[in-house]
Amino acid sequence: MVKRKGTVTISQVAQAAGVNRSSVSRAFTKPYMLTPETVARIKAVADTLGYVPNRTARALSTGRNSNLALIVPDVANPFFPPMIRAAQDAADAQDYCVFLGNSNEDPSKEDRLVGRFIGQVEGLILASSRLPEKRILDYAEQRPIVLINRDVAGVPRVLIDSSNGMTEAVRFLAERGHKKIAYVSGPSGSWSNKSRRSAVRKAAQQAGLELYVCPAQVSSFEAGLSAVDRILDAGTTVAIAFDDVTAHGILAGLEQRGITVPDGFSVVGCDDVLGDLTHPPLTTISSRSSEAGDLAVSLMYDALRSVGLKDARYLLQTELVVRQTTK
Amino acid sequence: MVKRKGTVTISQVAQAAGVNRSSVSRAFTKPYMLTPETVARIKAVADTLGYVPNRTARALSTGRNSNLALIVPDVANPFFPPMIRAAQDAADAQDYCVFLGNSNEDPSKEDRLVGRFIGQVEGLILASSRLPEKRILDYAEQRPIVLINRDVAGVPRVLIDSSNGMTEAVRFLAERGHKKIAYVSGPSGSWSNKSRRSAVRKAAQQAGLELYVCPAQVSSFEAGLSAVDRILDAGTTVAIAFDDVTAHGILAGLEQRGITVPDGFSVVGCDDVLGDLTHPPLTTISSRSSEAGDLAVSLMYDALRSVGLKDARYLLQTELVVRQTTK
DNA sequence: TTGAGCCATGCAACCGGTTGCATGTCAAAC
DNA sequence: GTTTGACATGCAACCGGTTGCATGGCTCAA
Repeated sequence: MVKRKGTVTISQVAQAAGVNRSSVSRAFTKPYMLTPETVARIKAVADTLGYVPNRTARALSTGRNSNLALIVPDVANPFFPPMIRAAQDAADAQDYCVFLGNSNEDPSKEDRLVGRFIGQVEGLILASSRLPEKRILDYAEQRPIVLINRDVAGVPRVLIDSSNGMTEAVRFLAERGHKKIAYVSGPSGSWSNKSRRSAVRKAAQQAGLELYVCPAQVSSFEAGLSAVDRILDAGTTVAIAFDDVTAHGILAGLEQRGITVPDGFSVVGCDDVLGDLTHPPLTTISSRSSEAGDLAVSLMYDALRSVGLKDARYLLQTELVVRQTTK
Repeated sequence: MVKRKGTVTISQVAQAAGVNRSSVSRAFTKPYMLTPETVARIKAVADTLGYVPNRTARALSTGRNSNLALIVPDVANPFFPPMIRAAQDAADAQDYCVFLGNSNEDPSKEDRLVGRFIGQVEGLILASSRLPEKRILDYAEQRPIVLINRDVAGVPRVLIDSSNGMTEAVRFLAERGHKKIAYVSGPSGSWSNKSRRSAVRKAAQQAGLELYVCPAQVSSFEAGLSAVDRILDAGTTVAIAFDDVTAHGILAGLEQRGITVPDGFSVVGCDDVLGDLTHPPLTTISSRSSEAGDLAVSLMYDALRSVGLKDARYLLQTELVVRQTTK
């Protein structure tokens, strides 16, 4: 047993206040059971001693630890930080602590993280999970799980539905006279990528546009960069990228080849994570990832209180944000 | 007590294997104390029952929980995600879990977070902490604390030393003929801001440049945006910003006024977090925040094993990265 | 054959809270 | 003045592990 100096326990407070440990416990968790004076006295003593209830001990006896885990594929991808922050804030409001895991897009690492977290949290939120469906369902039997941007029946999930944004983008491009467009794919295991790609495909068909799909690559920025040759060869005049980071890769690639945007080529991003921080400001599709984080946490609370259907499926709508990379 | 179905305890394994609970415990934590056959038998039984040691219970009795906390002022500030990721990876390598806290630049919220975490972690890493020095020292008595970009004697700390990068930048600008430069400040409680500002001040003096310091504002982007009028009024020809986000605010403000960069005005950022994702690519000062995260975690391990001096103070050097926003 | 010593395992206390039940006190009701 | 009951507080078990010490069986040497 590693003793830490300065750690005040419930027994010390009890002794100092001349009451039983249980009264101290109640003063903090069920004050209505005690006389207001007793509560006040105990709290005063606790305060001067600097007592803080030990969450670990509390968790052991109650089985509730007020911890949540949030696992994302890549913290450094600008799509996630706002989501993380929102989730954090929502958890904070209920006195919950959140573990953060970074799976690095690797299903086995994600699995390891879940295993490590699951024993010390009440529930897990998996963002853009790359885990096999069966695995998710297995874990969901042990602890409440909420998914973001992953669609598994029977597990509460929040989906940012880029389809209508994508559809809107394709229509917009068709109206502006583009005939041949490209879609530059994201990670192959990604639900978002599938959903975006198929929305583009369908909309392009409806609008009578020719579509070139550039297959998935490594990390987003490089994916965009290396896609440039192919989308130019394919004779397209505009590229819709899986996300904003990919779009920036494309912009960088175009710049290298001396092609100006939007005069020489148009680019549309997705997620609206870089705002108009860049020049020219990127035309993109909104995503409000922070709302997704917030909503996921509140779904988690529902699950923890066992209210709400297991099969909750929230779709967050998106829309085209026209800035200056399209013509 | 909330029971979770399917939770197997050490007692159940002990009973099924016909041994005492302590033997089961030893089979997992100190197998050398038992016969290899006993260990094998216990593990086999544990396996079929699906036993997983309860980390909470273990933590309570050993006082060690293999958890770390990392608190940052703002997850969404692009400076932090790479640091968070690196810290995460380093923790992961030692089977540690990390709690993430977002203080929102608010000292009292940061304090609350520390209080909430401190009971369930072995140590805390505070990045750009806004806590009063005394408070930090108090907490440091309860648990090992490692600071990033905050310089408190007696507490191990990792400092990204932007001074030489800043000095280099000022010299570079002087050589290019600038006479009057501006420094646009960051958060007032920030060690980084103090250190950057004083480096600029000293270097400007040495180079014989006139310096206008624009005081601290609200959030970074707006700070830059709203500083533009003043830095133009002050007659400067270049602004060095506290960080890249501020620099982007300045760029946006200049754009609004129809001033082109770098012909009409020059801008230098700091931290190099947006890389050359933007156009024109930003001249900035490197910072390698991920190294800071990694180093902080390894300092933490040192502290947990009680090796290394309490007063470790690591300086990470920086340098000017010239891109296209300066002339 | 017996005693010393080693080693595998068991026993029980402990970590720091929570909680069902027992107890004691005091006031209202009879 | 006694009974009843409500309410504040204490007692002790429990959560699920870990660990110092006790125990008992076995080996080996005298």
